[in-house]
Amino acid sequence: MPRKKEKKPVNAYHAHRERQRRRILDAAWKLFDERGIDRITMAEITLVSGVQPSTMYQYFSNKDDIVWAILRELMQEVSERAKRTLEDAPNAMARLAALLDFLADELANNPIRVRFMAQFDAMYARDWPAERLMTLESQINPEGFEVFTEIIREGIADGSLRADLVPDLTIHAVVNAVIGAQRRLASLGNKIELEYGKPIDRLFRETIRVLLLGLRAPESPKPRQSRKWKTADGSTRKRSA
Amino acid sequence: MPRKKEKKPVNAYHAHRERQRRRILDAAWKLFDERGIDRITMAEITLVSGVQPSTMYQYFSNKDDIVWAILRELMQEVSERAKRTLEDAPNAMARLAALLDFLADELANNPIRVRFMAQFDAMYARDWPAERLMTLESQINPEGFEVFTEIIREGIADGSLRADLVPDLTIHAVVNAVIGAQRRLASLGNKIELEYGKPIDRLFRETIRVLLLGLRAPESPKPRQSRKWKTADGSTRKRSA
Amino acid sequence: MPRKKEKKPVNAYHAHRERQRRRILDAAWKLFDERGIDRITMAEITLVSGVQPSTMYQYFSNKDDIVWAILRELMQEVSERAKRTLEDAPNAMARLAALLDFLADELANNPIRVRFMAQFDAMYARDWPAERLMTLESQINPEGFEVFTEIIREGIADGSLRADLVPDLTIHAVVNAVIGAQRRLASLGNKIELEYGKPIDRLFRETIRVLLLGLRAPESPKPRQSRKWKTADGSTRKRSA
Amino acid sequence: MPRKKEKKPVNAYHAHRERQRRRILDAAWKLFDERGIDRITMAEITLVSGVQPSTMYQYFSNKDDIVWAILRELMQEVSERAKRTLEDAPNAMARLAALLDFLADELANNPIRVRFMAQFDAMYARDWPAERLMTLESQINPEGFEVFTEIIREGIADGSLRADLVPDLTIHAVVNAVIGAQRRLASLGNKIELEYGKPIDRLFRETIRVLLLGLRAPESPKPRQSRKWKTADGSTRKRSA
DNA sequence: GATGAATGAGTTTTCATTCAT
DNA sequence: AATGAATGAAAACTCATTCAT
Repeated sequence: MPRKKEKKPVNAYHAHRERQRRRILDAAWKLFDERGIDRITMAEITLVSGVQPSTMYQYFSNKDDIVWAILRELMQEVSERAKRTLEDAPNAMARLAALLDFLADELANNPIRVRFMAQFDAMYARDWPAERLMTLESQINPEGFEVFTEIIREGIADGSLRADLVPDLTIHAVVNAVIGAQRRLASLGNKIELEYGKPIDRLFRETIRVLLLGLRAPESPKPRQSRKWKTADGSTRKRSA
Repeated sequence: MPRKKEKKPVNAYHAHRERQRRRILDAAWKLFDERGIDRITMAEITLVSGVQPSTMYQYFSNKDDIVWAILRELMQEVSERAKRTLEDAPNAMARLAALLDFLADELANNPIRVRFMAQFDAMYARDWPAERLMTLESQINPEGFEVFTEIIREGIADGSLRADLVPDLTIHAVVNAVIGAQRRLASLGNKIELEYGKPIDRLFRETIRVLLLGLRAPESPKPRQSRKWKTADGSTRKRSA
Repeated sequence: MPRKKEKKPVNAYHAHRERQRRRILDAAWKLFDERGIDRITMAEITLVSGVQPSTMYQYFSNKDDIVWAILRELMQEVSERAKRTLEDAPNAMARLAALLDFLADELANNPIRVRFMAQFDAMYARDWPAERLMTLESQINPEGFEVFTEIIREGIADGSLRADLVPDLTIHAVVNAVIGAQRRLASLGNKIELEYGKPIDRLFRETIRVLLLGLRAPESPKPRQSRKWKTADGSTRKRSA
Repeated sequence: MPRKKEKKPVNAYHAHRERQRRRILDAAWKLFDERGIDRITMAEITLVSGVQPSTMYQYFSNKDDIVWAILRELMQEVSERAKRTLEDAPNAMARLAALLDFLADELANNPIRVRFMAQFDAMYARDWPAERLMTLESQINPEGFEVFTEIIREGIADGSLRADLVPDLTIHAVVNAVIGAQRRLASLGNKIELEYGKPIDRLFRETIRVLLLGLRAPESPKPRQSRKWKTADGSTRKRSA
């Protein structure tokens, strides 16, 4: 951004900076997951990344900065994936199912990511103002939660979801529960399995199944579906109308 | 040596010790909630509790000790209350509802407690072996989760819950989700309200409502219960008519 | 000493005090050997002895006091034993051999005692004035080193020891070397065996043998002995006549 | 990253590091001798050396590190000097005498060094595994004790030493005694002189004289014996008659 | 005389951050 | 832009000893 040197050199610089940045973020990311964000010191990040402390301060002025940088990348990835997931679904119920399914897949395939979010939640609760996250969210996903609320609305309209749901209340209630469950399972992982005697993936998919059952409109005469995702339910076509 | 101290002195000593212990735990508890367990140093606890550092070390040998002592007290209280709640309920469905309702009440009336548990979860995930918690649990609640699993089983048997539930899977899935939701709401509190625009109590009760709907047996001709608790539900009576 | 109460009670007191004292000394003695005097805290001694800190301070006002009390007991025992050893020996050479032999037996049979003395030496080197030890020695063994010097003198006179020895120089030189060797072997113990590949008892007896060879008068025509002790040499009777 | 720094900077940095290290070691070394290793705290070393505590921890991570660093330097110096001493000696007896003499010179001229070794012995006895020292020794002096054992062997062969010596037993017995005597004299120093009334140097040289006399072959007619061990003795029968 | 609680004055160690080059 | 050294401020924990009962 700042016109430092001419074109070529600038790009070279840029590439170098980017590479350094990556080294730092990758090292931090790995360490954060292994030992917990709070337990990791700047010194360890420099050690693992191979960058000197003094150099690191030219990229990130403290650990928070690193955490937020990681968060931004994560949210971007997740947001894109989630959007892609929703694109394929034909109707509200399918979109809802796809969304929850996506979270289950994340838990199964990217537990590190979910664990990071769990850690972030804990820090966010205390260390940062809500605005900071909301700003970030609005950059990454300008439409906000409206998309999700819309799903409920649509589902009610097409009769696949219970009529007594309150769109923007229900969606947040459900999303919060699913996220809460997902992150709890990811961070407690093996401990949950030890205590409950069930693999976390099955627990989470059962959670999703029950929630979808709870959202679905009653008496819809036997919905049947062809879903390929491993979960529960999904979509009432044709609805009885 | 053993038969030295008579009744009085012992009790006096004991009472004193107990009072000191309380001062420390109360100070810690307050600080932990205000600023986060990780952020609190032993020095601060001594400062707030008014005991000298060296004295404190005669009661608790480190912060973990304090955390676990608080946890034990909390779990004891919660366990007792939860048991009392279940006693009054006439059938499985009522017991289930009562249980979830109890968690909603906790969130509404004792958010500090719930926030502490949320913090504990985060530490437990990294710093302590599963055995430690399981031992504590078995001391406080020797029956374990069996009580809960039994609820589902009973509900299936009396037709109030869906027949396709897997008792010990479903109960853990639901409990984990509710706990996850509850703790997330408690710790993010006002931030959730800012982002979602809904009070956390309503969000949580909606979560419970949806879950209960998801568990309840479908089109059961006339499930009727006379629940007086404040929650959710809103079940579509008269259906099928 | 201070006429506190009447006879009986005094004795009862005395017996009690003596028992408490013993408990403390025994605990300290054990701990000192296991983990090193410097590493042992007063708190540990109270813990192991079962006596409260505040009580202990009525017996010993600090760790040094305990160390010196142990030292006194040790020196008394050793001194008595050593004297007894010397009594049986018929002549200078036998007495010398018996003395050194006695030290070898101590190393073999009472390594703890020797290790304590090694530790004491290290502390004595820094923490206490020479007078303190000299006073103690003069109480326990009023004759001092004269006895030993006398042995050399006698041995020279009877022709069993080299004529060119300087009694009070040589005896101290030899005693210091033997003590130095003995304590080094006792405290380094297994490490010496690891490094040198020889059991410490054999090393020590070889040291004694060489020293005695070095002290003995040369060309002594036919020394022959009847020693029952396991060690070295001993004595030329009848000599030269 | 690797090919960054050219010659100059590296050396400059290095030189600085080395100077700091020296300051710390010198301060420690002085304090250790004056007041005893155990009595010296890291805080005092920083105070005397003039570096901040936090800086010091970038050089040595604890007191042990410092002790071992000093030990290494000491052993290197001593080892070199000792080797040089042996080079000049024409035969086994001369080498043996030179070796012991060297120890006497050390005691006379470098009592601090010897006192440090005495202190090290005491710590080594408790605080460190034998391997640690053996590793260091093998780095500094890869030939090990073989050189010394060889002296005895050679001396026996050329008739200057008693034939009944057991090379690797005797050498260790003698070395241990001499070292034990030397370190005891160095650490008790003035106290020994007070108690014994003789200067430590004379005492030590007398010890050496007696030991050498004990090792030397009795003059003339080839003593021969068959004893292997245990007691030794070795009294020359029938001789001289 | 014994007890148990209390404590002040250390000690080691850590870490985010700055500074001169 | 990068480096390596330096460091202030604090954190956790220890321990000999005293005091009120």
